[in-house]
Amino acid sequence: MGDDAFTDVFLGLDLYSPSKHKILNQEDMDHTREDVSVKYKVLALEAEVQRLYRENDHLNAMLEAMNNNCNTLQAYLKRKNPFEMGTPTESSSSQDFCKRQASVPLKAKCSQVLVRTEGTEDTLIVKDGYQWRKYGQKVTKDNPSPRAYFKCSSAPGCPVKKKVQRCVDDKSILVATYEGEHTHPPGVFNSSTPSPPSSVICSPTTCNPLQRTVTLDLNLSDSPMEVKTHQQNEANKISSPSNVKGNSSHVRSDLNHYVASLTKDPSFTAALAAAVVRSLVNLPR
DNA sequence: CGGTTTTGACCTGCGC
DNA sequence: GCGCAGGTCAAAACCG
Repeated sequence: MGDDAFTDVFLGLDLYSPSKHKILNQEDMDHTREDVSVKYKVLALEAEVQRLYRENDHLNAMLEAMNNNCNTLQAYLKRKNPFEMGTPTESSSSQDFCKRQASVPLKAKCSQVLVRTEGTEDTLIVKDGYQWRKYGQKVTKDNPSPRAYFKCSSAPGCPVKKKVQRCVDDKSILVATYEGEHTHPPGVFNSSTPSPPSSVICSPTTCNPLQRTVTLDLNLSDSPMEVKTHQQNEANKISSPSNVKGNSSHVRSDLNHYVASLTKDPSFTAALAAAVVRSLVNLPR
């Protein structure tokens, strides 16, 4: 953002109002400077949002190109060596990738969910709507952060397991790997907890990391793991790579619709205000 | 008191 | 067969 934007803000603040013939006193001037500062920062954030939209479009285009290249390569390899590629519906490269990543049987469905947490937190708990019982923790070779092992305890006999470990590159990101499928809807179904929790992030999916990985940034709330509004679901729909296959205009249309719904929602406005305040507090002076 | 977490021991698969 | 690493078990501790 350039000086023009700042000038616009400055001019819009009515420092001296001839119609009222009132010259602002020192206290008024102090308040006005604060207003200018806040509005300037708001404009900066808006410009940043626009920049991120453009960057998102660019990344979507890159992702689509990569997806096309991947499909082309798969088709080429299949033509070249049809017996080793297997059928399109099984033993796919995505499953191989998943097997390499998590060393799980091909039969078990698996998915990876990335959850951003506050940097200060060292917990390995990912609230996803199910109840989990931790049965082990291990430090792995390639990551100094311990990996925690959980079994689903929401319903008896549910075979789903998950592993949670901090991302080696960004410790504020938790990588949760789910294995298997729940035999029950989200929530806890025993007598002691009659109502299921509302914090469903997403359901486990199959294991193509390109198409199914969902990254969640839950930092906009004071309780970062509990933000589960419809806006986030909409955000997931838009940011999920599985939804970027459509053309760019369609994505932009979705974005505009999403932005419009966000700006009308008072709870989102409050969360955004909280995030802005936090970012301002962290700004160097 | 029952469920959950912690943590060291044990099991299993894989590469050499 | 051996060593290593990941995954699981189970007893003790903890907690509401």
